[in-house]
Amino acid sequence: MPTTDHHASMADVARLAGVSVATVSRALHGSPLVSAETTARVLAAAEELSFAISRVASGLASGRLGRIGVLVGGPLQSWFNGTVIDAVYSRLTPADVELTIFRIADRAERDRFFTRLPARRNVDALIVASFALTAAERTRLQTLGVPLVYLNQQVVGVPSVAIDDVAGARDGVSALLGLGHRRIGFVRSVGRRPGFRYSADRRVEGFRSAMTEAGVPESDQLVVDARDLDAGDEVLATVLADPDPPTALAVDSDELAIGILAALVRAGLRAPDDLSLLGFDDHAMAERLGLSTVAQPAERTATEAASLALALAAGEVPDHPTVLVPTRVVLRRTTGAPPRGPR
Amino acid sequence: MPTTDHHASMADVARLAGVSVATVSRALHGSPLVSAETTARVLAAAEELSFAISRVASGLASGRLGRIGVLVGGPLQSWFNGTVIDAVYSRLTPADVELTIFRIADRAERDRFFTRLPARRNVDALIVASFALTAAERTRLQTLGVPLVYLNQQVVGVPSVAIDDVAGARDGVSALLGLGHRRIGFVRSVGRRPGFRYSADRRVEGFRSAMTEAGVPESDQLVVDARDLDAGDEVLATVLADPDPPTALAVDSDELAIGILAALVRAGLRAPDDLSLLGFDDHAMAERLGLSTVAQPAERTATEAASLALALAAGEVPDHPTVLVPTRVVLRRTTGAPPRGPR
DNA sequence: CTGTTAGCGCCTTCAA
DNA sequence: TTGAAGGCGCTAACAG
Repeated sequence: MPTTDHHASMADVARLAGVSVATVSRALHGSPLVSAETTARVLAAAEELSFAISRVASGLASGRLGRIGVLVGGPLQSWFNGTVIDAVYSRLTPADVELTIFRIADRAERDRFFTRLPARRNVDALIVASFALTAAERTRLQTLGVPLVYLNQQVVGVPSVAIDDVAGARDGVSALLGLGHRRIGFVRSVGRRPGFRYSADRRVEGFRSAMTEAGVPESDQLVVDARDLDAGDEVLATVLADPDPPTALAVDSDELAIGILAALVRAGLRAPDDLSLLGFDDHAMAERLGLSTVAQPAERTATEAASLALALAAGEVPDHPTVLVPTRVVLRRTTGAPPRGPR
Repeated sequence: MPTTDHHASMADVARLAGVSVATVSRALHGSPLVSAETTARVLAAAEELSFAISRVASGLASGRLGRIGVLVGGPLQSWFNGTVIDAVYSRLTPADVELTIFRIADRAERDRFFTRLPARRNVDALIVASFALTAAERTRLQTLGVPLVYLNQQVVGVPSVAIDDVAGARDGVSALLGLGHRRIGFVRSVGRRPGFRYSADRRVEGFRSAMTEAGVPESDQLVVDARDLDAGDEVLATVLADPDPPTALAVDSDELAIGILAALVRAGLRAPDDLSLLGFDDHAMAERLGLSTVAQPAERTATEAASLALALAAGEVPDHPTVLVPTRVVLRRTTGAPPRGPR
């Protein structure tokens, strides 16, 4: 008869197997100290009782929670966050480590996280994914008491894995230049919320770098701000109203680029015939829609981050605490040579 | 000086506040048994030490884990799963309950979940989201020992919140009929993996119901199977090759519908001029692309499920254990009257 | 190789 | 209104 509730506990397993709970614990964790036959007996008993270990009890006793946190900015269903969470999950599960999400989608959640510190004493490591932190916040994270891994942002002295946003944007814009475009616009999604712009600024930097290198004076480097991810129509209108409209647009996210693509179709125009369009990310929809883009291997980045977190949680000292993952320009059907207008 | 590690524990707070740990515990939980001034003193001390409660310790002692699980089928970044997880998170966080994800994306994960039962003794309640379960699996879940809430699937005797897939599809197809279409095809995304088709079958049922009601004989009810979400081109090809091609397509998911839309554009055709297109879900991209669809309020469904789970976790008996959420047909720019061809 | 013995940090009676 | 004490289920020395 089980002890407290109707779940079998280790004591029950121990009784059934005719050993002590310590032995059960060892056997369940595959300790080599336990003889093969005892282990088998314990496993059979556990199976018999549908025993599942109590993670809280084991966490309390061992000091290892068996849980890693991911701190994300914005909604969980965004392409980036979803991809990251999925990839981290994939990496943690085989290691029998659970995933806890901490979301910071608005000011309130931000305050809550940094004042209450729900990650404290609650995860073995924390992956901080891709959103701007103030210096004060970074300091506070440091004092959290858990190992940190930064994802898509580099911080000196802290393990991190990131893509090179500058290089990614530069390569993308270079590809457009290579197609013959000279007048290229860069569209930046600027949320009004401070601290939520991930790498947007660095991508603009990459754009400017490529353009300058190509001999386009800074004053001719057109940067358009998009209010949010649904501002496709506005962006297109702005761009078309330009006295010298661009023949290509590099956009800092696929989600926004797709909105612009839709606006284009709606306006009776076509990509790349009327305007070349290049996104950034390689969202699942990008391939489906034939959108050219600068692909960032988010799953790979996230997987690396998870591996790092796992190592840190285990008390190991990683030999490559900071990883840089390359992006890749993928030209599909929305980019081509510039139209040969009168210009 | 803190006891074991460098995190403050309740004992430290108690010492600083000059009270017992029992009082600290009560004060932190807002017990009315503690005097206002004592509470204030404790809170101040906790703040001073950046104290955060150890959830494992409190979970072990109280028997309440403060954690609710969500079991999802397929990748976390899919529209549905992402939306559900986000909404559940939103509902749980204010209640200070954490979220643990259990993903079943393939056969291996399925086996793992049902044999190891990682949710056992590890969450206070489990939300089972939208994927087909075998009878054996359902039984096994029942014996899990935690309250269950089914999301988008109805099970007698188990609390659930779901949309009416049959009615949703029927309404959508009726809307197409209302536009004048008679020859309508239904596209069903059939993964080859058994048990992973959520509501696909029920949506076909809704389609048939609407068509039959409109007097279209069953033999004229065209149902096309899509290999996966990226099979837009194939589906379009199949449909166009039909001796009597449909003038409208009802698709059982927006993600697939978008792929078909892209295939259409690629083929030099247009919606709705050449073919009307109706999705299902109301994916974020649907609005962006102007896709007509049967909107299912996934956040609302998920929020309701989370509320139910919270109540069950607290030991309450919900008075409305089963909730049915209505869908809504949203006609945007991909649907219109059928082309008046010679036929 | 296995058992015994202390806790891990908190919650919860029971007393006061 | 507060404190003392026991125990939640497991792990980790320490014996044997």
